[in-house]
Amino acid sequence: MRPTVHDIAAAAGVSLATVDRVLNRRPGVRHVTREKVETAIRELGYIRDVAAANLAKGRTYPLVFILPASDNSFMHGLNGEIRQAILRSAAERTDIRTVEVSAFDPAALVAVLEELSREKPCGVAMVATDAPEVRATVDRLVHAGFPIVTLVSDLTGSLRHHYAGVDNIAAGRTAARLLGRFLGPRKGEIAVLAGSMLVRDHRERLEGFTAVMAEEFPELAILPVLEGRDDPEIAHMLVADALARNAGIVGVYSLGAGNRGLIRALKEKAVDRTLTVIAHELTTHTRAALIDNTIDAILNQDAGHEVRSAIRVLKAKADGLPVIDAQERIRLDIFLKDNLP
Amino acid sequence: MRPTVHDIAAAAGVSLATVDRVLNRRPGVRHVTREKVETAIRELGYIRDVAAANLAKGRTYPLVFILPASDNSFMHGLNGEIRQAILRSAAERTDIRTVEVSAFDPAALVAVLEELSREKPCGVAMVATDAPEVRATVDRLVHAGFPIVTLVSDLTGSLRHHYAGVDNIAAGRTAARLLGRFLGPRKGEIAVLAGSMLVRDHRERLEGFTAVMAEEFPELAILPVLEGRDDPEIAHMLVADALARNAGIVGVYSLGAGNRGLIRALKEKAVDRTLTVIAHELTTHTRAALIDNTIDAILNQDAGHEVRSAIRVLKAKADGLPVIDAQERIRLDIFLKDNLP
DNA sequence: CCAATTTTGATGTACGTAAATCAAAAAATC
DNA sequence: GATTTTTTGATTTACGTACATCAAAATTGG
Repeated sequence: MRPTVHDIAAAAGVSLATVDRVLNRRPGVRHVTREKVETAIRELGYIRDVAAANLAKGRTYPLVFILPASDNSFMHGLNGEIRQAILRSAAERTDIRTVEVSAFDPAALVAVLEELSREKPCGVAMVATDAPEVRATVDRLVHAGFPIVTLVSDLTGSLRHHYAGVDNIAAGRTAARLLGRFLGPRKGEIAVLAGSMLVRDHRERLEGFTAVMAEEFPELAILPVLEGRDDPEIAHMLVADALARNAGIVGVYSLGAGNRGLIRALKEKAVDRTLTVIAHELTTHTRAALIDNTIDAILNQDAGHEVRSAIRVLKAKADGLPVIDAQERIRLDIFLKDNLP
Repeated sequence: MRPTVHDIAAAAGVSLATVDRVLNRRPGVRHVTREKVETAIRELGYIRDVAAANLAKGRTYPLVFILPASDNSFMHGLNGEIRQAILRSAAERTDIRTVEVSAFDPAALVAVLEELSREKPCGVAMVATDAPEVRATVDRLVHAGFPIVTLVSDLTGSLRHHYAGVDNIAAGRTAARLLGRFLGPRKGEIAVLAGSMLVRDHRERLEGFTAVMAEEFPELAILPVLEGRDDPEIAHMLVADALARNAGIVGVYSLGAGNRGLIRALKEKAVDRTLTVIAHELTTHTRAALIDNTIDAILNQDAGHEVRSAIRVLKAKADGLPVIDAQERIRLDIFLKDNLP
């Protein structure tokens, strides 16, 4: 039978009230007494019953998700997953709210963080914009005892407790190797379509991609990056134009959103040549394109996993409990047409 | 504020005791009264506080894992993950026990299931051996109200509540496409190393592999399957022999265990030719081989995820709660040297 | 209509912890 | 040594549910 607070009290030779004071870091316990209790806790292997504690406290977990106001299908999907989580909140004692912040606007993000810190949620999950002032604010809040996790996009070098997202450098490297291997002995040029080089994820993917390309597939030349602003129309225009101008393109890596436009451009050119294409994010459009061979592989991060992981980690941090690292690692999914979910 | 049993009682105009009888399916409630209570529950959107209920019941979840007594690194890993889960059992109210059954022995498995059904655990996770008598026993136990999930290896057509494992046909198909695409225009023969064709997982992987090979890469011929019995020594012998005899081999698909032997054979022949190799299960050996380019890709199922998923599903079934399907889908991991965890 | 039976209500205790109160004891201060 | 301050104990209530008991009411059968 699991030891309870009563057992601790008996073993330490103190009262229940004192054990409670020690457990909940309440003042008014002499150092030696505190030691006695802590020894008893260790010796009996006492583990606080979190469920009972939460019941007694009437605890809920007010959580805030800070999301950029970007209108692309990945962010829509992420929003959808958060809504799913909100539906589960009764059972999970969570109380989830989302806040939209204009994208790539460090000042706005800092302002929201400041405001949140006043209303004291028990955790914040944020799609980070990588800027020094954001890092400074996050560090300050973490120091003040706020659990903060980054979602999808990390804030490197900050004190955030956890990052619920994929390793984008590894993603870029993986894309490069897949593309290089799929192309085999073929030589030629590679078009890269990104959303914006101002976004950290995209920069990192490109970084990984170019590194492996340079190291391992020197016969493939990377063309200047096309910045499609995650917009299907712009993406279509840029890709169609690049394909028309440049007959030597043998592969395409799309590391951002706006794949609808990319796919349209590819289909228009399908008769001319066979391209090998790697894209990010599994959506209705990319899925269809993978099935009809317009795209050869899709790299994906599972937004649902990211949201659930962020919630689990924030709850655990709020309770001072450990997390299972392997469980919270967000994996890079590689989808070929054969292993689609 | 979440409604409680008191609110339900008040809304339905009955006493707490009656609400309790309805909620816990105790007898002694007239049909009309039961309806009234159920209406109130629906209208107030009452959700039972599982934590409080478990506290009151002093509930624990006695779970049993039935594993084959196979001595390969995947099963060792699985065992390790179960031990990890056992360490967490205090916090999760689980009480986990493992039972070893001689591998590929339907009669032994049935006997263990029969015996378990007498001691009434609240759930069973089993690595299934695919046989009619096992299926029949499982169906009977499920009918009797036992939550049962299959682990790693499924029992198709049975009534098991859930399968915590990967889709092995999809895995085989994925391996074929990767191998085919990596080889590109090269023609030649493909060696397939399996554990045993008596194991369902292996049969399914081979089935998916040959299907895609035949459909999409007809210029690659699959050699007769080498059955290495998941034993490194035998695998080494078989692969070394095949490579020595057959100069036309351009690719290898290892769909079972015993990869240590495979890797040794590959390294011995490394000077002769460049082979493209796809193997299953990420272990120390396959990881090292992936990094030094002996293996080109590894397909993996995460044993930790499988174990945790099985536990979550069994607990949910025992409590009659829903599961989040997307969360419990075990994904096929594809590792290149760039996205290793 | 009475008796037997079923259904319902009222109430209390328990689960393990949190948190508050007030009194008592111990320690520190002057 | 008296006073103040700090520390500790004893006790109670609460969280939301489960479960048991006994009495009261309603329903059913004869």
